[in-house]
Amino acid sequence: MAPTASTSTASHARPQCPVCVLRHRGQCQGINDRDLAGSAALEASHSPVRIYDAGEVVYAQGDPGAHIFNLISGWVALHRDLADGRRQIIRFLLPEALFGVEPEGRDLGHGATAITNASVCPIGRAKFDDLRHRTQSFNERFVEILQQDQHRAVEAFTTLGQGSAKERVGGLLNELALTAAGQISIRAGAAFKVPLTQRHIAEATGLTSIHVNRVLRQLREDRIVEFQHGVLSIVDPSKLQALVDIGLGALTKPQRAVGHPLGVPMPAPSLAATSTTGRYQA
Amino acid sequence: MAPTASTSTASHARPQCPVCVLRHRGQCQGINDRDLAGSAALEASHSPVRIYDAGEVVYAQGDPGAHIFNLISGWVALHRDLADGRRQIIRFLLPEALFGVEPEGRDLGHGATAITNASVCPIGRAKFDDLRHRTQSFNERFVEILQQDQHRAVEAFTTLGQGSAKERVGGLLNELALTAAGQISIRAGAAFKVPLTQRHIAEATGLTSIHVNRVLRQLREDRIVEFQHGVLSIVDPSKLQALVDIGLGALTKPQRAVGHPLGVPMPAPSLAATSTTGRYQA
DNA sequence: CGATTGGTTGATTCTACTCAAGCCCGGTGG
DNA sequence: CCACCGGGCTTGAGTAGAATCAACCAATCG
Repeated sequence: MAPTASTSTASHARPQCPVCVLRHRGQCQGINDRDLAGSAALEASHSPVRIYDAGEVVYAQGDPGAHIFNLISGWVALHRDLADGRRQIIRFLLPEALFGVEPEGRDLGHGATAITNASVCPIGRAKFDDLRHRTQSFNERFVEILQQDQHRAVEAFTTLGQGSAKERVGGLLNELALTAAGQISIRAGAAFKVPLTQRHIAEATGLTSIHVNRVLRQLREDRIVEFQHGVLSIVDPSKLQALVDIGLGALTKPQRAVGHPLGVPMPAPSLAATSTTGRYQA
Repeated sequence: MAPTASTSTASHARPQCPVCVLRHRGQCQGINDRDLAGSAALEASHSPVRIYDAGEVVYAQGDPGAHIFNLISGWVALHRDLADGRRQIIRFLLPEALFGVEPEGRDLGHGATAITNASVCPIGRAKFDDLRHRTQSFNERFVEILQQDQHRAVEAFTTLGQGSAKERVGGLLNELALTAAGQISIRAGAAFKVPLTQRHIAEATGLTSIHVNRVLRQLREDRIVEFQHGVLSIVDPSKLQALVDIGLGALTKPQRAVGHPLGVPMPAPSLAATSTTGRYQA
């Protein structure tokens, strides 16, 4: 069974929601925090779910970060726009993602736009923080998410800074497949609905959509990945891995903790670069 | 008085330390958390300060994240290395920076290398988390730092993805000056000791050191910034700002909360891009 | 003193961008 | 029903920005 992502239009998927715990009202349904189940405090923190059409803005860059959001269904892009029209897409969000977090008192440094029809669960920042203070496990979950975001950012940053066009596009597609599948590896031939345009990919990778087109063709001709008609198919997972994995000979690969840690920490060969100079490892 | 950064070799600077609160032993001195002052719990969490020579590795990519570090003196680079020798510098750390944070149970996705002689204050991850659980204000401080890191990452990511070579180098130098000065703006002619090589800049901006050299010359000839002989001088702050500020007409600029929020939240004009298509704003 | 590191410059190559055109498809309206 | 239109995709031709290759200089160091 090829894991086809739930991305039709406005699917009635009800993924787990790390923020909300209300079972009634037909809103958020998941309960990830035992301590909060049935909590009156949490119930009071809840706001009605918001629905967006594809292309609609969830929040704009520069808005005050009055709410934190949890994506219930659909895809959302986080992006930072420049005055002259350039846009950098920071990240594509799939259901269950938490977003709209900003440091105390600062306006949002990025915007969020629905890519498909989407529904999100908003919660006031003050209420959110209040909840965190009340419930340790909830706070820990939030901290964990922040730390994972940071980890992801380091990887993406490296790909963007050091990768060739092929590596960047390949890295993005790989990341998308992994996230959509919720797996740490992908079988050959696996296919996913990915509702992105070549332009989205361009804005996420810092390339021109025209060039993305050529790169996609190359990746197809190289029999690595295909992305056409809204469907992403992994032709050769090992080749894709090789393309992306220029990072570290063996480290940092088989781990992928989502929510709860999965793999056992490895011994790790430990690079030993003692000088800022020269090549760092062969 | 040009604020010259304390970066000679192993200066005996004693900046505030958000982690440690011990006053004795001549180690960390700052107390940023009232609730923890004199706390026996915190004292028990303290490990001896570690000293590194320039070029030494604080921790390697792939190491288990058993400790969190607080930079006491000197400069440190966080970086992610690729198997073929490429290196992306994620961030340059100045004293007071917290680093080595990784999601629960995962190995470090990046390494840390001392650029100058440096001293850091390590604290065991378990002890750190224990402290967070015990003391809310400490936990909040940590969350705030994570959020600020994330905010910074978004900006850096955008510059890397969308910026030209000049914008990237300019952006980095601007960021460095701002951080070194601890200010939100820089006076014309301000100069700072910046212990980086052109290669460091190259690895941070995703360029070749050769090209960085040319770009630095251009910036000098354009009378914007100069960086020579380890000294960074801001020739024309407004031109530098213009180079960097392609981001947003007016938003996201004058805010810069360090530790405690400084500026008042602004109303913010709020971009209104309602379509994923077309240019996003003029 | 030779060796190494960091910086500088020139010449050349190549990756990715720009400009330009054409195609396919779905929607809209005469 | 069909002409028209716009968005997304595709391809070609020319260009530019950054990388690569190759020296060379200055300072530091063992």
